[in-house]
Amino acid sequence: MRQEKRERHTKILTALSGASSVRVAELARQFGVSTETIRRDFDELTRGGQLSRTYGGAVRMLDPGHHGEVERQSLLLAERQRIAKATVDEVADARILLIGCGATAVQVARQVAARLKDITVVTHSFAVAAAVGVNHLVEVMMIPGLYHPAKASTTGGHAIVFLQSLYADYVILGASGVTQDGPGDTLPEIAAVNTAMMSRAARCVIAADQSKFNLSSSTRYADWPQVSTFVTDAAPPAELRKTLESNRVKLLVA
Amino acid sequence: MRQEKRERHTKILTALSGASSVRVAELARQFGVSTETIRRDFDELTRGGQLSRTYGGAVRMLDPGHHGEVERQSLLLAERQRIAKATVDEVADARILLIGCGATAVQVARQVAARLKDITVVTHSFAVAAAVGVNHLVEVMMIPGLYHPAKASTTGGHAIVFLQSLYADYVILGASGVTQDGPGDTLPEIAAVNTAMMSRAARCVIAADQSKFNLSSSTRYADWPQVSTFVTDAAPPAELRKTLESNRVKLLVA
DNA sequence: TGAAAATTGTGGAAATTCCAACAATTGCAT
DNA sequence: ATGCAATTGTTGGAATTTCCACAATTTTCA
Repeated sequence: MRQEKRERHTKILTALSGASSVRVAELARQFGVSTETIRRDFDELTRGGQLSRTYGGAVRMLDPGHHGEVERQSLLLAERQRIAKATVDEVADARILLIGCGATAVQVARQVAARLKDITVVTHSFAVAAAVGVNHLVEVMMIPGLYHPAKASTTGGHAIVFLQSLYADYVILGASGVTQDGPGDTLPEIAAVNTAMMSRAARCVIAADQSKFNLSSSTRYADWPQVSTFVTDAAPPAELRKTLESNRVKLLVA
Repeated sequence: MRQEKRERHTKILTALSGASSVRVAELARQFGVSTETIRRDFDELTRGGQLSRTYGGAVRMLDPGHHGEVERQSLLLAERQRIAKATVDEVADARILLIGCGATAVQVARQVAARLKDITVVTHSFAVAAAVGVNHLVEVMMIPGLYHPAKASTTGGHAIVFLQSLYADYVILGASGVTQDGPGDTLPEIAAVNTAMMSRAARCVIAADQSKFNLSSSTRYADWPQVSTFVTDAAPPAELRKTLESNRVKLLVA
């Protein structure tokens, strides 16, 4: 009965898709074969790259393709990562950190998770919370509010009221547009939360790539005097740079 | 040095994101602690839903929405959908609706998005918020709190305090176990939020499939007298049914 | 500061797994 | 039918893990 082996193999794989791990003894009992047989099955499937052994059992092989997360975040990813690294350098001494929403903020969150510890991150972005959450040495506090589907973050009165009652060392915000008037967001609801965040942090770091320079179709959520640091990936236009200087905003080009 | 434990925990999780499995002895050697300590770490992380044990080691917990779980969920998907439909029928007149977390709750959320309007949904689950959020006629309110990676939902004191200040017509909760004592959840943090939710709603609907019957390895978050309706997909065992009756819990078998 | 609680280490017995060599069985081709 | 190759079972000892109770240490808090 050569067929029985194949059958066992598929049964093993099936069992493995229902549970995160299986045990030699368990399967031997279940299939009515000896543990050695199961062991040999495992060896074979391991050679075939379908599973990987553990002491006493086996687990599903992790897809070599899905290994690192699929970064389909377009060409700007490298720039955003550079910006994020520089941003986190800037706030490395924080104990309480406010982070806004947006693609850049998520990159910052990844950096925070990878490099910081003993810190509390407060955010209204689902993506940021999830990104920081992988590090269990970092406490992630979610801000309440109305769910905003387009941004997957919370907004509105509850969010703002909640923010009134806390303090942070830094706030890190992205922007959908950066002009001489200040950073802004296309969505007024988000802008309002950003403003509230800024009022609760000792220092404010704005992170935005060069594509945001002089995009004004947005609601300004802060004035430059309130901003401590502006992190970007290319030298800003002359007028903008001048404005930053005159408002004593620290400029970081990553 | 209490910090060292948390540090170990994250290191374990980190190691687990790089490899499909880790071993007790290996980590003990690597961290310079005894195997018993690692074992205890595993126990704790298991309780927290972060990993699952194997003989001699541990593997990453299949988080909801991931590969293996998807397959197992698809087996129960039809049942969950039936349960969800019946549940939403039951609460169709709600204006403010509390929804908990878990796979069943997400199905309920989908039904709510598909069929209800002019209603406010309050939840602490990211997945539920996202599911309901597709319908722009439904307001989704997110509960604040500490982010719980395993469940992708918020927990802790902030969540509970927030709940104290609101009122809802119904609360819909899933359960990881349903016994004669009442519904329960494996994670104490989640159970605490569920309890808080129940105290704020006029009526309480518990939705759980038959696989949850008489699973007691969990923290009970409510007593039957507090429950208005129990929705499931098969007739419960006799004793459980009797308990429901004597507590005047409406039983719906979808 | 002192007591209670939490964390970690230790030691030994019991259970489990691993490994390798060998025997038994089965399928299949000649 | 015979023989070969593949598959599976068995066995025994070595290695590993688990479990439990208890001690040592550290942390917390009144």
